[in-house]
Amino acid sequence: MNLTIQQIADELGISKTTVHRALTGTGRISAQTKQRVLDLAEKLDYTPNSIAQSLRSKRSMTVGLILRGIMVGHYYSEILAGIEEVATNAGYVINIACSSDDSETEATIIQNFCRRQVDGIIIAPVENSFPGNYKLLQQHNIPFVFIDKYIENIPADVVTADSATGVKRAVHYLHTNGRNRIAFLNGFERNSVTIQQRLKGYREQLLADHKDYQLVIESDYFGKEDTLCGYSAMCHALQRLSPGERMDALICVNDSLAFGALKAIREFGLRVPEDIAVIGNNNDSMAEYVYPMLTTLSQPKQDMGRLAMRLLLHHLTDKEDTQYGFYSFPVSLLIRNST
Amino acid sequence: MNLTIQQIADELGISKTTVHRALTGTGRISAQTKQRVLDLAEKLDYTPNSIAQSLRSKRSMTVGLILRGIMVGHYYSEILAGIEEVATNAGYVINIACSSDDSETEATIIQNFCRRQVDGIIIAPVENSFPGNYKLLQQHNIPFVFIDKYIENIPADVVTADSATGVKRAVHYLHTNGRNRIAFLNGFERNSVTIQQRLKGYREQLLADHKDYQLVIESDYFGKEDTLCGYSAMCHALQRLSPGERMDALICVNDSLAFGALKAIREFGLRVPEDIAVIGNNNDSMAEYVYPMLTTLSQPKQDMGRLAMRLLLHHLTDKEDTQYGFYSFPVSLLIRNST
DNA sequence: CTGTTAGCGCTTTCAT
DNA sequence: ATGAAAGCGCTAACAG
Repeated sequence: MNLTIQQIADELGISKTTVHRALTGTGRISAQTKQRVLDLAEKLDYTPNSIAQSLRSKRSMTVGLILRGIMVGHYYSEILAGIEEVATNAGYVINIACSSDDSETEATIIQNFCRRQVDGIIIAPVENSFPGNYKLLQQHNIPFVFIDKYIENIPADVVTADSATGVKRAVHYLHTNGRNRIAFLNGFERNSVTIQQRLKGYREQLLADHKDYQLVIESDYFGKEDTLCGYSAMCHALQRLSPGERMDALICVNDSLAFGALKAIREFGLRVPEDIAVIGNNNDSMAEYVYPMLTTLSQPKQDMGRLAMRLLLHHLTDKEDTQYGFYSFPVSLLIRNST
Repeated sequence: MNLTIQQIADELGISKTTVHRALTGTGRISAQTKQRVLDLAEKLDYTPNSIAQSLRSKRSMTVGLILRGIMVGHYYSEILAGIEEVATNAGYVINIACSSDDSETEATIIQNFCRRQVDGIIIAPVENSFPGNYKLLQQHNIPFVFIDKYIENIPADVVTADSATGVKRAVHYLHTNGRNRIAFLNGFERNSVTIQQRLKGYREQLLADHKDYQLVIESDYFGKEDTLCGYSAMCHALQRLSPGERMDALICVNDSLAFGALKAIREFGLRVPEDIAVIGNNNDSMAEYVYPMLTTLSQPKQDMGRLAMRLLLHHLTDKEDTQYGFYSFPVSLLIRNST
């Protein structure tokens, strides 16, 4: 059994209220009894039961984190690292759960987090997330912030990256460098806001630069691993396209897809960047170690995690504040050897 | 405010015990009142407060997970995925925390988890983990299992991989293929059991195969990123060694180091595998997408996570069982293009 | 079949 | 300066 303040009180022949005062340093108490309590607590290795504290205070000092998949391109690991850092420093613990890109699972997790009285939630929502989820959170008065992806028209902070501008920059850079046949490689995820934004950036810049080659490659591969997905889609595309129809540059919606595409291009006997220039998205920590090193669009993932947690902390402290912001981190083009 | 069974009871003019019975389906209750309760609960969106349940039942349905670093070679992401899967299915939630390879931090996390009454812990301990940590857990009657790394002579289940045998197999394979100058590349982490085992495997197989070339490269780079560490160590080694002294094969203690080494070798103007064959360790999900594709020693990381969680569940259910096992997953040599 | 009562461990009035 | 008592929301033993 675990040690309680009652037991310490009994041991010393005083009341548990006094013990509590000694331990927390609140209220008036004589220096002497205080010391006696502290000594005994130290000796017996007393640790307060935070479940009881939570029940009383109605604060669990826990935040829920809902990611779409733990291994998705390692992308979320870095966000997690940022969140973890800020949360720990503020005394919060993270409950991690994984929606596996499934809206039912996501809903279940949210209900579970409500039962568990998490103080707040950071969520990277699935594409077709139920709006009811967020109503529930509001009813329970649990603040939440969206990270990476978000659902429109829901009052909450959003931390994301300006993907559209990033992709535009990439397209324009390729055009400037004499590439006129730029294709766009999509993964199995197609409807999320960020993906839509990237596609939009691609199309708009094509228009702005007055180019007429446009090719969106969508994978028919139904696994969950982007790298495989990119590999398979690119293999098919290269086989399908005649040399005259073939792209001379490829923008991938994320780096994992790009890694797969790189492999497919190599196996097809084409060279990167000579025959096809490749640009990724997300700056995966591996992008620098593939061959050739991948040019990619980079967003400060760890900073995004940090900010999301800080915003959440703010709303945890100030529950009245119903001001929400849309924080779009700049995306920069990191030029390496694949272009 | 959150809805409680008391409020439902008041609303219906019955006692909260009856409400409780209706909700949980325990004890005798008339079908009619039961239905009335369920309907109202449904209508009002009642969700039980699991903090209160935990206080009562002394089970938090939470397990703590302590990793050394979230992004270390993506290694732990995969283990996490395995653990998450089993934990979720069993109704447990994961509290994740990160020791950042620091023993003080690790100790703090463990104390924190005790306060929070986690039901069990899965831990990948830091090299110089305090034995006191585990005494504390025993005092609190909190079962724990070691994953990947472990501390010797502590009664607990260990889930790890048979690294020594794996490395031996790699060395022997290289010898069989005519490589006689095999070097071993170590990262900044040097004292953990698994690293020691790999080094031991390397030395023993050299002996067994009667070879006298032996070279352990240790990085002088003090960052925390293995890839950079491998890159820097290998750059220095190649500069330092005369062509006559140079290795013709390299075994790296993990894949991240190998990725860095690959880059260094390429930049030095040498070819892989013609000049230097490279073998990694861990089968990082990226190993297949670097160029050339990395031959590596592979361990079933996700399965390891799953088993660890299952073992923990067992001890959670049967607190009396003080039998512990040492589960060493086989390591297989995955031959790709870097050898 | 339903209700009363007590208690998990901690905090917070309100007395003394 | 210290203590008694009530209560957070839920559960379980015991009565009726």
